[in-house]
Amino acid sequence: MVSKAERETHDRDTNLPPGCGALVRMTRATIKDVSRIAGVSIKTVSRVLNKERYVSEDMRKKVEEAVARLNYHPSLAARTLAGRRSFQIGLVHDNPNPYYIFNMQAGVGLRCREANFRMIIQPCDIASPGLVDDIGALIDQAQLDGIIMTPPVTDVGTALAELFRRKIPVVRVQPGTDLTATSAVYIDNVQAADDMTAHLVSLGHRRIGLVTGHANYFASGQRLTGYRQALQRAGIGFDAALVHPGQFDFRSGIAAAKALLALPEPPTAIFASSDEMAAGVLTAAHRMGISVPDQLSVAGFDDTDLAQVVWPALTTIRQPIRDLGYAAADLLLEFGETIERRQLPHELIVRGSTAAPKG
Amino acid sequence: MVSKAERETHDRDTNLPPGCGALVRMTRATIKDVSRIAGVSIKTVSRVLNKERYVSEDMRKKVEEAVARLNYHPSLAARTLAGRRSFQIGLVHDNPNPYYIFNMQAGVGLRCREANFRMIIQPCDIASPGLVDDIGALIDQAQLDGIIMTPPVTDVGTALAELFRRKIPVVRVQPGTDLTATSAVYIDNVQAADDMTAHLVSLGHRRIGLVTGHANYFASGQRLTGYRQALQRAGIGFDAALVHPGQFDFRSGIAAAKALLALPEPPTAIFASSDEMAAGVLTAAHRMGISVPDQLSVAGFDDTDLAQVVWPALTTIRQPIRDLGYAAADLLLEFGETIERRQLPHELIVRGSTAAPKG
DNA sequence: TTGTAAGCGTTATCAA
DNA sequence: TTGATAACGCTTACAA
Repeated sequence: MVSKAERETHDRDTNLPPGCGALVRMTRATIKDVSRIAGVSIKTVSRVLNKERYVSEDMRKKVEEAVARLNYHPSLAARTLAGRRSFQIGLVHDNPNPYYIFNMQAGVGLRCREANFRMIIQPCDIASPGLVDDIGALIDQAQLDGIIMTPPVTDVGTALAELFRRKIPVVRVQPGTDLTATSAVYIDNVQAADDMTAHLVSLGHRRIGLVTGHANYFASGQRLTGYRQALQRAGIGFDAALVHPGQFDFRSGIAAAKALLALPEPPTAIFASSDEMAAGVLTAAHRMGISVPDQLSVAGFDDTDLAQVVWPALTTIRQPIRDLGYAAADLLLEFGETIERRQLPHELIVRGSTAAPKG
Repeated sequence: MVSKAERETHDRDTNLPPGCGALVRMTRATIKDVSRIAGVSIKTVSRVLNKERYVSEDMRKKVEEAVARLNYHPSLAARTLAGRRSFQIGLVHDNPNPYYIFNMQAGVGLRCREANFRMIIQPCDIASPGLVDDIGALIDQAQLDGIIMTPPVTDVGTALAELFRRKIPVVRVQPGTDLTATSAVYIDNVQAADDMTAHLVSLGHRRIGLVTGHANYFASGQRLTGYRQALQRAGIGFDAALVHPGQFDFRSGIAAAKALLALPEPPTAIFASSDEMAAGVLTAAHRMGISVPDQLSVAGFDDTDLAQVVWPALTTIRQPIRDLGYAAADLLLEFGETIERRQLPHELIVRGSTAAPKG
């Protein structure tokens, strides 16, 4: 381990603004150093670094050796300033779901790594009046090469307009409005909810409760649509009493289940539009002495892989969040401003807990 | 010759009809534009932007007006290239826990926002031979002003040495080794585990099982220490059979609980070193027909706020992950290389589910 | 295929 | 308190 004595405290510039005065950098190898060591011109080094054509094997070798020897890494700041690209893309989100964000970041991050790009995370607040300015400032300051947005930011018209004005490549994940206005990646939410509802119907359920999602998310409405669609196809009449609003979170799942299970004619299955709400449904059922899955089947959207941790296991629609992130970054890096759409498959995961209705 | 920027500024100033702008290539306002509009020198604009001293009110006003009018945002790339700082710090982690990472990012991000800094997320793999190079490359390329590390990266000696070599300010969250080598933020894990164990003892439990955490994390050992410490103080002999290894995740919690509850003399309470494992303990107990909390009390560390979603509620030690992140960024921005340590309080949250042992 | 020179938009230095 | 000018490390256009 390195001793404390080896560490130097460096000068502090008293002129710096408060709050960040303590941070100062040191020098590193530059392209000039590399060119000198390799005995070639700066431009040749640049060519090798950027994998341009028309570089002889001889030169490339020399440069690569020098790069390795100096442990040289080009300055992103300089490349950004001089070139047309910043090698950075932004991920803008307003989503309180750690699992969603984590997996989205993992997917986007993976693709960025492959392309030697950097990902800038920008959490934001769609209710804030400064939203558009914040996004604009981010793009300006960092000179972003592109933007990825996740719901519900995807559907904020003013933000979208600002991005169009700046002519910056945009990829939206699961957009709800202006579907063809930008590149997009998505799963078919309607079909997914239809699949799950049809699955429950196939087990014999006729009274299927639905807990809808947060009103800010178009996915909520899409899932309701799929639910209705499957019911209709099965010849089951739509009963508005069986649809209860939720907000994607645990508490609202409890509340919704309580209400649904207290109906004169309670449902034999409840389909929650998120897994946190599904966990809430389980909790409510337990508190009411209703056993799952004997007396009640519970299904949900597996937004967050929570089903792994919740007892009893749920039957869920799995969304490939990480893959969505990867695909979004891929669209951005491969196609830029060209509008491209990519649909990813969802997955119906049937666990042992779903059962036919009793009685 | 009129520059593109000047033309663009001119167009804006002369209030061109909408539509004409589409033909003009979008260019951002520069510091030069601001200085021209404000009628001052570039350096004066720079002074205002950096809140340096020796700027008259008069000048400041003029500059601020021009900045607002042009919606000017300084180029980070240019600032980084010309100045000593990049206004960027890195957050390096190798942690598969979405909640932890999400909250850590939220805390660090909040403090960064306040200081107008940007946070670069760098996931990594502590088992990878390229770890040190990856971190080095990140610092070089982005010219980071500082680094925040979370466990278990905090305790990788080679990575630490590399950071020292580069003389870059480092703050570690909950480090396990070389505690005084860098700035650090942490909670007292030993005391936290002691608190929980003492709590269970105070309820009358004498046989308390412990599920330890992943071996990569020093916190695992610290929590074991606190457990032993509290037992010893209470005059309860340490029984190695009651300590079962886990890995912080759900599955290992199930396995550990199964083993512990199958003992000839099973524990009346199980203390899991993470909440995911505590959820696993609950699941195992249920599968074995052991009722919680009547026959078994379950406690855990609330690493991930999962207790909110798990029924029945657990008694937990709450760690302020978000606050740890905020504090880490604060240390970095305020003190830089000066070594500073900050301990945050943990919280014992007693929920209704913990009970005295039966029989 | 390689090299030269002119920026990119800021901050640092030094002079006024 | 202000301003002119030289860096900063790279890419781009153009020349050889």
